[in-house]
Amino acid sequence: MRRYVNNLKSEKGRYIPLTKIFFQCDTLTLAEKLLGVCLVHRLKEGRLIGRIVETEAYLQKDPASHSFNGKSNRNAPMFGPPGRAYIYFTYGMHYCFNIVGGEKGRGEAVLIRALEPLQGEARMRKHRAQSSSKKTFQLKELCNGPAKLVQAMGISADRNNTSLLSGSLRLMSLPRASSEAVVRARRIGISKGQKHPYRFYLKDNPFVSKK
DNA sequence: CGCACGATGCGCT
DNA sequence: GCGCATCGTGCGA
Repeated sequence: MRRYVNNLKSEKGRYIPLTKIFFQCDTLTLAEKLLGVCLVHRLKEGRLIGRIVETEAYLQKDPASHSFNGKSNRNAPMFGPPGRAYIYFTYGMHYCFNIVGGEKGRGEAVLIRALEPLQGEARMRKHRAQSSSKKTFQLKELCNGPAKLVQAMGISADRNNTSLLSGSLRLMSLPRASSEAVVRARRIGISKGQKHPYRFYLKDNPFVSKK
């Protein structure tokens, strides 16, 4: 089982599972480091792979963060160890996927805002059609938003608070092309903490949700 | 292309 | 009640 995943290759090189070491940094650094990392979901029908191209950090003392008012039932995963998923329900119909960062107890996470589909495009389309009023999708529309990528990747709410370092939904690194510059900008869709430049994306990547 | 708005359920004051 | 780390549609430029 483990060998099967570790031997996963792409035209860009061999995938390497992330370990705890990767998360021993501050959450802003983590948000930037996650660019180019791949999210791999192994399903019985096949494997879905998306490369992270856009992230946002949510920190301590950050009024835009769910953790701003302390620990609660909903945000508890943010206060757990880094490398786990924090998945929350919003706007009465959408789920968003985060990766917990920082030291345990800080209450920080990185929102994954967009993926570049690398593998399993047909099934991603199927998943999106099942979860949306829309039924046909351009490649660019599959994962260019936080709730869209959750649909496309088939991530369900019961993954909340589970590790992304092992198991069927996990993070795998891939060498990033050095030509890809990182852009740092303001976060999207928030009313508080708007001035902080806590959003990161790969410059000129067509799968980013917004310029 | 941009902007406005409705859908829809839950956490929190 | 209010607001929400969103999405899709519809309209106008």
